Amino acid sequence: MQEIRSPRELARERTMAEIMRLAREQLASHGAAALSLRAVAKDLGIVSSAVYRYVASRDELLTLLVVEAYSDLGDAVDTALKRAPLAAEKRFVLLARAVRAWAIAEPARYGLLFGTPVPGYHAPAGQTVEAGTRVVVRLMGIIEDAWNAGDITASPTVPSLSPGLAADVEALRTEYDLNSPGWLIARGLGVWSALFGAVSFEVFGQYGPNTLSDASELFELSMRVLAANLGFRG
Amino acid sequence: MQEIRSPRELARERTMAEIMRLAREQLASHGAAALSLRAVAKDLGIVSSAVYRYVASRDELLTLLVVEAYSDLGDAVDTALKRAPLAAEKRFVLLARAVRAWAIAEPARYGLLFGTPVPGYHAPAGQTVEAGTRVVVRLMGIIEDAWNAGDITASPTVPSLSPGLAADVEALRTEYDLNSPGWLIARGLGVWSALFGAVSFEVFGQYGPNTLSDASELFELSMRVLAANLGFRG
DNA sequence: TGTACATCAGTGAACGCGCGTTCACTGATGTAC
DNA sequence: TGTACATCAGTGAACGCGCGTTCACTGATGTAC
Repeated sequence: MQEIRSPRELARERTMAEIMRLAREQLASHGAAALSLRAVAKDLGIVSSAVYRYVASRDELLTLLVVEAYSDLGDAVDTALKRAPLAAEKRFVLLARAVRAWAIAEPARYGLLFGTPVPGYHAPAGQTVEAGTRVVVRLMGIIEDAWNAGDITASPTVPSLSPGLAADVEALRTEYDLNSPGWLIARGLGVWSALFGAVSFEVFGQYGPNTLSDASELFELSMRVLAANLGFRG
Repeated sequence: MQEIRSPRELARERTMAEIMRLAREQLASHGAAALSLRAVAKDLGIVSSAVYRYVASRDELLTLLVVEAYSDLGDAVDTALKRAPLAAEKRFVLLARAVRAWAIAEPARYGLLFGTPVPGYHAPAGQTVEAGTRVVVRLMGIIEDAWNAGDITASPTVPSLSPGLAADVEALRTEYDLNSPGWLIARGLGVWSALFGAVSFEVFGQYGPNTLSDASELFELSMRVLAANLGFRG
């Protein structure tokens, strides 16, 4: 079943990879809103109309960048968890660190995924949802494993869910075949947004200038607090 | 000391207010990166060069929008806390709800403040920092009052701070004249970013389509969890 | 192996559009005597 | 109150620039016989 790729196909793949690389560079230097096919073509040393041999439109290129970024982030998280120890808290912290490290290394692509939506662009759900849910699926997996192993202490406070939220969470339990109780899944969603809030504040500079000399220390503390919110047993 | 404003001054103020209003509209419809002085001029029914009588450059207009947005958000929070009951947890939840409500009502302006930084634009610290810190100052005020009133239970877990973070927090204690212990201030910073993470996920659509039928219920739950992180006594 | 044809990457011109900013100007409004 | 002058909002042309997308084309590479 090994496809033999002709020289022409190989050249096409190389050019396509170059287009993506140059688009990522543009994203970093000028932002998603200013991503321009003409500029990509110029960087590639090609006439502007030629990029249409590779990409149908500017929006399609944006979608490719979104999917690629979600995939790279997902890969980074998967790699971090690959040889992870079994303790749930440790696994959660490894996941969180991987997200933060990727975001700091790739601020523009992180911003494309988790910042202000690009005006006038709507990611086609069919192509982006699967890649976009990899991190939260991993997070839920960690929670699920801990729950099934009996490593989660039910929190004494706030375990009850309002009816609408209970229904939403029930739908997630079915869709992802989860065994964890609703209150835990709901807390997982809250921890998910809190994790990305911490990363976004740091990457987008929201803490303000000169507030934190080493943001990683606050991040570590916050992640431990979030892990405690999930009731992970040491 | 009442300044008498001449008709000309009044007209100038009205025009300036119109420019801001139209700029806000453009922000909402096309995003910060696409904010254009020419388009503002056209909407105002004026020749493009005329806006330079009111605003020195596109960047200055962006700065005005940033400062105005921070101010409006700060006002919304202040209003919510004005007649607030004294219990710290309740005050925290009121603050959080005010942030969320403002963000949902003004997603474009929220994105300008808390989303991807506008490429090529750097807000001048002198003009934006004071307005930009109003919410966190309020949050710290709530924490401070609770601490001073003895309404905070020291958390049994994770109270120790790493050295760098301890120094950062000490600087904040001095600058804002805080009495609360370092671990509490650090947790306050974590709660701050978590709050905005929850709001950003909702406003930017990060929970994904069809995940939550009523995001406010998850928000309420998450805020109660965050309040518990601060050790507020019921 | 050689030839005829098909595929396809890249060209170059054009479409209609928008941008920030400068500059000399007009003409109405405001001010000082 | 009337006049001369200063202030200032708004004009219109221009600068040099960039954008996405279409279209007929050239010429090299690949394929079928």
